[in-house]
Amino acid sequence: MPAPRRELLMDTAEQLFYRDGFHATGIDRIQAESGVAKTTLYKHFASKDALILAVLERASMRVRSSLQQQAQRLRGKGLERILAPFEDLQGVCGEDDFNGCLFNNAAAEFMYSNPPIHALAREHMDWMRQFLHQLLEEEGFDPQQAWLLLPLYEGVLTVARVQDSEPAIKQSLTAIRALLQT
Amino acid sequence: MPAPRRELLMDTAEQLFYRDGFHATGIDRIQAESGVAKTTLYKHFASKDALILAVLERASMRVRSSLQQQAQRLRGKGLERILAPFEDLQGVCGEDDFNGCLFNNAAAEFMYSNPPIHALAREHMDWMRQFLHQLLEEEGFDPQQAWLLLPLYEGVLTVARVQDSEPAIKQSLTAIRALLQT
DNA sequence: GGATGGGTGTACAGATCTGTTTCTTTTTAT
DNA sequence: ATAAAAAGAAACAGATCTGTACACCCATCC
Repeated sequence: MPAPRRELLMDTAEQLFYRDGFHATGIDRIQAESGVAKTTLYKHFASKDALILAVLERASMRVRSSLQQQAQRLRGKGLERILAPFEDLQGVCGEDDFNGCLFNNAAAEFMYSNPPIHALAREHMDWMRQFLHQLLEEEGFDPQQAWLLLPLYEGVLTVARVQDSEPAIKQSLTAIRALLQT
Repeated sequence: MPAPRRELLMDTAEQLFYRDGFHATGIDRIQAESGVAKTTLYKHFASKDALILAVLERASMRVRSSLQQQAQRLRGKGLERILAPFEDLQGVCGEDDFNGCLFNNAAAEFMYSNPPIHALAREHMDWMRQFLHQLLEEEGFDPQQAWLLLPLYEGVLTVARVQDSEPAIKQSLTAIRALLQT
């Protein structure tokens, strides 16, 4: 099996886009870091924008299937099933090169300058909210609470960039417990 | 009173940095939009980094004094005093060129590439958390809830970039009410 | 045993970005 | 009124960025 150039490019690009940002990461850097020739990059992706879109789309699908798998495992477990994504935040925030939520970072950088990219970020968040909505519904909680859980989830990722994530996660977990069990 | 060039530059820069991002906003654009000559810009600010720092510092002070003034007005009003900053989010999220939280955007773009800017964003968040901590304490609530309120506040700003802010704010307000009144 | 397709390497075009230089003009203070 | 300070205009240096052109390598397949 030959080295899958396309995947390697997307891996490198995703890491750099996430860590350093989209505008700050040049094509040359992705080329140098991945070791793939620039010609090859432009044979696989029509432009930097196309690469960004491909990276975000793949990342979104990865997150979705991971969350869905976990939700599958915890089906019927009530509160535990709702809390699971928040418990995972501990690990996410502790990762090397952690830099918040990739989709929020993309939304911020391309809010008004690149509608397709911004739309992709919005779609990811939409999916997240609907996912939480369904989870809450299936476990017998008020599904409208998805409108609280989503900001809280994103807020923890956001605050953990500049502060200790541990107390934020801890307070969020106990708050969710208190709110849903009434 | 002559047009204060320095303030005009910072006004223009802040608007562009906020709307389009820091890396995406060039000096030339700030120059053109403000009408101030580039020579003058570099007479007031040693570099783009220095301009960014000045803009963030000024914005942080503006936010702080605004929140403190409001807190002063609502002294002793209990829950209402805690909720006030969250109620203001309605207006903030509806503004033209709204793009989340300026300090989080800065933290994301400069997380690993520019420690001074990242530190300034961290200091702003630190202040916010301590401010909420003090508010909670003064009104007789558990001050540790600041570790919940801060992510929630930032999360609403973050989610409102790609979704309707109204239900997020509404759910947050009722959640805070429910959590603190126990 | 060539043709084909994917990959490499390098140089380059053209745009843009930060920051500087030089010179002129306007404003302000004494 | 005149000196000094502030601002303006425009060109430019040097770096970097996206994207392309061109020549070459090398495996696989027919």
